[in-house]
Amino acid sequence: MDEVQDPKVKSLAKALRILECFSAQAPELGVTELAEMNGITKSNAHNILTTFQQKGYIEKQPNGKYTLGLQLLEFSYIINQHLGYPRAVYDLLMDLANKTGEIVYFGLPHGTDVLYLYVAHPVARMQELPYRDILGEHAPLYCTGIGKAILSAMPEDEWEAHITPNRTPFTDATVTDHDQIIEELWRTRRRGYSLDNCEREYNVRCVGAPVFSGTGRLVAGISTSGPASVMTDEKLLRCSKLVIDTAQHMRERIYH
Amino acid sequence: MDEVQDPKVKSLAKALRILECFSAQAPELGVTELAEMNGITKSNAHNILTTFQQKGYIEKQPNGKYTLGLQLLEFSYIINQHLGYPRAVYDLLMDLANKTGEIVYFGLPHGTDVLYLYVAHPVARMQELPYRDILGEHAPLYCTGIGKAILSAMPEDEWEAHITPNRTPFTDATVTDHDQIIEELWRTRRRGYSLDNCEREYNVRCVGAPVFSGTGRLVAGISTSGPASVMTDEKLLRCSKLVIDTAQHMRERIYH
DNA sequence: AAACAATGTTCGCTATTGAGGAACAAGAGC
DNA sequence: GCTCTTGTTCCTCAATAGCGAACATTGTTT
Repeated sequence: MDEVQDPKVKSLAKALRILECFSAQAPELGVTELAEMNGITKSNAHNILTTFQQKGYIEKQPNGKYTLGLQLLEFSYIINQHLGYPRAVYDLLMDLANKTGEIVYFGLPHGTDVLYLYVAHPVARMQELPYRDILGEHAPLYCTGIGKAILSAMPEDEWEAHITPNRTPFTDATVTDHDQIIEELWRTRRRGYSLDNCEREYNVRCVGAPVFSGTGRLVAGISTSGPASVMTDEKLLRCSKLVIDTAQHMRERIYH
Repeated sequence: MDEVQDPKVKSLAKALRILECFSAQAPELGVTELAEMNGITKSNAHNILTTFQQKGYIEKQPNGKYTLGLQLLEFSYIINQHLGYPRAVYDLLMDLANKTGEIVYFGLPHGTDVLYLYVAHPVARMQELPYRDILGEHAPLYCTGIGKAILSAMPEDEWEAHITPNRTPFTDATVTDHDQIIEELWRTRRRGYSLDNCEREYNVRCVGAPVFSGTGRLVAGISTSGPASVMTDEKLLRCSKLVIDTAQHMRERIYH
């Protein structure tokens, strides 16, 4: 099994554990709270927080609570720049959104999750559909359109390592049975595109395809998704062609 | 002067200094390189890197170099969610972009910089100038449309602390003289909107306005910018009204 | 193909320093 | 005004961060 080996620099690991306590659900935390969450003393927590604060990674709010600092955004900027995908793919995502008339996602594999990077909405709906910034949003690979597309393109001996071990269903259509997941991946590979039949979100169906670089390396996945009423089997098939086409185009733009 | 007081947790501060070595210009670094940059031993650097790697904040590339890890995107996601601005402002930014026909930015004050969060493009140009996520991009307050708008809305005794001390001009129109900057801020405050006459980028002029919350707290700035040939004095004046109007609308949506 | 150079990785020892505890300060609530 | 909770400071000692040197690995040169 996965041996949890202890970190080389324990104080750093501990400090990072403190940063990780902040979440979308709990974005503001106090010293005592953080100390208890991590089983350390208040003074220790306070020292760590102060250090983070000096560096801008943590900010103290007027109400005395601590929050993540804006300095952290610097990293996502650098990562985004380095990935270099925005320039390479955005117009293709836009085109795909407009051709299919549905929302289009672009995401990377990250452990057992797909990490969404970009989303494109069809121009026609720009007004009504609320814009969402999803940089950093993520979902399991095994039950999403993008995720299954990415998995299907991996060597099959890597599947195990990328399938979430403890699978709790999101909807009553979520397939959590290991063998059924594997079977679906084989089907997906043969098919050339993936399907998500309301497995992640109620009433949302989608089609996905893997994205390769010019050198043939698997780099990402894309998908088109929409409400089940609109995404009929017939439309899914039509979309699958467009999605695969787009993925193919991206291959010519992504080199390394 | 600003006493550089030493951090409470030195090992953490050192580790963060290593993270900060990664930049858009140098996104891939080796152990030796990092050790030299920080004046520490290779083994030390290696220990720190390994710890970050275990946590996903640093990744080792196939070529042996290290890069920032995707895990860091998690933070920008949480921050973005917590700020809660996307929902509050996106459609207003879109509207402004469409009414002015130019690119619209939304940014926050952060030390001596403006930290850009969102950008909106007029629909008419969607094809050529796609929506870009610029979360993390930044520029000095003193020479940008948003920046000068934000500064002008601060109490004047805070100006000094938010004006970049070492100002190197970006274009030959950049105003770096301290007194001239202050004077312009007074003018901006009287005027109610800010102007950037190709100070940050050649051939780019823009109009900006501060954004307040419902409680009257200064929270952000917005601006409209375009090529100098298009952004005539007359158009700038027309845009200024729309920009101020939008800022006013935002005030009704941002509570805290 | 062999020798070399440069870089990445491991390991044990010791001085540095991280973190516990207690005491103090500052608000919030009654 | 008093009490309870939470944030902050200080001192001390055991833990551990980080140095040095040796080892492994990669790529480069002749």
